Amino acid sequence: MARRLPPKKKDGPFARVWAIVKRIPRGRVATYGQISEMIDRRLTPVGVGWAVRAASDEIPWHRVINSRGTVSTDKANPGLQRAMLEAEGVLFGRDGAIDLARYGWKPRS
DNA sequence: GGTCTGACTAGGT
DNA sequence: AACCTAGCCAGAC
Repeated sequence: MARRLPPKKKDGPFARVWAIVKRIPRGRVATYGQISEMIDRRLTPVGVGWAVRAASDEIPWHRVINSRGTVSTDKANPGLQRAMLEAEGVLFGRDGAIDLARYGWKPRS
């Protein structure tokens, strides 16, 4: 089980992750690994997943997916993330994966 | 200050 | 396709 991960530090690596996640445009998605790179690996992909999971409602956490283009939250919220993404126009392939080349967020410097 | 865990990833079996 | 390993890290206890 997930022990606990109540975000305390509002200025630590977590905040860094949230700031980036907030910038993901509607209808676009980013991967954990991608975000990890964006923060200069202050957090590994695992840490990013941890931060995203602990994110509040203001953060569009549903726009964060794994490198395969599938959602990693089905265990916790079956179908939720997919539904939220489809609601903003993100289409899933037959294998349940998103086409990252098409929906992947390409942040500019 | 040691121990344990996870919404990851790439690679292997 | 299912399962396993190692690398990686901050945060809670």
